Amino acid sequence: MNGQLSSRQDLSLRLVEAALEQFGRLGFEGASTRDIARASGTAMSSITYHFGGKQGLYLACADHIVAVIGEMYAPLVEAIRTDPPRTAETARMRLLALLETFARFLLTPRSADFAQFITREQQHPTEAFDRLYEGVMRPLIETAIGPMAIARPSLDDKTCRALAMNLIGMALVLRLGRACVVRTMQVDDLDEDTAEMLVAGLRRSAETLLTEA
Amino acid sequence: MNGQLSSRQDLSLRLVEAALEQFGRLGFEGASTRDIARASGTAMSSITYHFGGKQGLYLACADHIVAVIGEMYAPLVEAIRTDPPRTAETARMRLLALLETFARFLLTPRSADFAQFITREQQHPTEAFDRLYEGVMRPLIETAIGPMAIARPSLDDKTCRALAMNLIGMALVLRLGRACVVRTMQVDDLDEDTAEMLVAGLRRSAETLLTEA
DNA sequence: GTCTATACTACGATAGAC
DNA sequence: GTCTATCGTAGTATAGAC
Repeated sequence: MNGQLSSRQDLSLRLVEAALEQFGRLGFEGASTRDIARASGTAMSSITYHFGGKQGLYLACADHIVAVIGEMYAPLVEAIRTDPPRTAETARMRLLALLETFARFLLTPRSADFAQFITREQQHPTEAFDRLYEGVMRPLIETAIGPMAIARPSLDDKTCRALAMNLIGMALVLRLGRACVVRTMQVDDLDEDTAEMLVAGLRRSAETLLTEA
Repeated sequence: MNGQLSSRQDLSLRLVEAALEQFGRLGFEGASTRDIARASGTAMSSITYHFGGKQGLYLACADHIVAVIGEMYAPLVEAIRTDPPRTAETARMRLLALLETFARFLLTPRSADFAQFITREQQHPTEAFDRLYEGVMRPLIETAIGPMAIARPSLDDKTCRALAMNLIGMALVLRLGRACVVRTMQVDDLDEDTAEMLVAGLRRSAETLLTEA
């Protein structure tokens, strides 16, 4: 930000990460700039200086999500773009890789703040949603639609898109319905074994749906 | 509540419905009891009188969700309990009916407040989540597990439960990823035709997953 | 660039009139 | 049972020191 290397993170980044946690958990109105500043070890007025105010910080959170998720998917998306799959089998493999990456991320604690932030925007989209959608969702989904049409050649475009939503939903529930998943799987928390079983189940279901009858 | 018939809704009910909207959109901390009272056409102190305070009103919202969803599912659950399916074909039909009811509800505007309220509780469960889970989620899921084991006899119990989460996720995304679904389907909003196509796609996917290879 | 101090608004809770 | 009035607290924004 200021071009100076620092042993600790930039204040801007610390503010954004603390903000994401608070905005995710409490919502825009519920989050307090005082608390966000305190969690970042700085004064509240730093938010005004760096982001112009609470709203600017909120939008910066959206941009942060775009950057982090974009980076996570860069290699997989790049692989599909430079070497588009030609057979149903390879298309399916690429798509399963995308979905599994998504599911594993959703099982990590880091995704909690992201998911809450994004879900709120999904119900009541603001400018932040446009940044999220154009920044990561659309690029990812449109990248996936091509291979899906190859894996399921009998489906028309709209049906393909509906199927994509099915697949995304199967992964999303791991995060958005987390407490319910934990209780339904009859465990105390999502330990390694349970997570692996859920990912394996998801993969099996997705594979079935991505294979022509 | 007071045993008196009234042409307009009880004040308690009006307060709960207004609260659900505000808690859903803004979260517990973000919602304002003043605004909730104003939206209900009453004074803020009515909340203290009827529910003891903001926290009591919040819990009353959870109970309201349990009551509404429970009523919606009563006939389907009752049918499964009194006449448990014996063949894979009938079990699948019963499950598809449950899922389609769920999906159609998630496509209605009413589900927006419910979904936001519940999703927040899923990430950071409080006493309200226990009421939601024990009140509707567990009864519904456990009712569905039986027929699922009949539709997919080769699956063990844990795999069955994981599959149930897959199916629920496919429906959930229609609400929780709504803005993304709209844009991905390349429409301006979720009109009747698009909704029908999404439900049909969901049904097809669910049917595939509930049929043994 | 980061701090402290402060102005102004809105919050939840409660007391007391009716 | 519902209202108005008020108290103490906490919110964002902003001005100005350093």
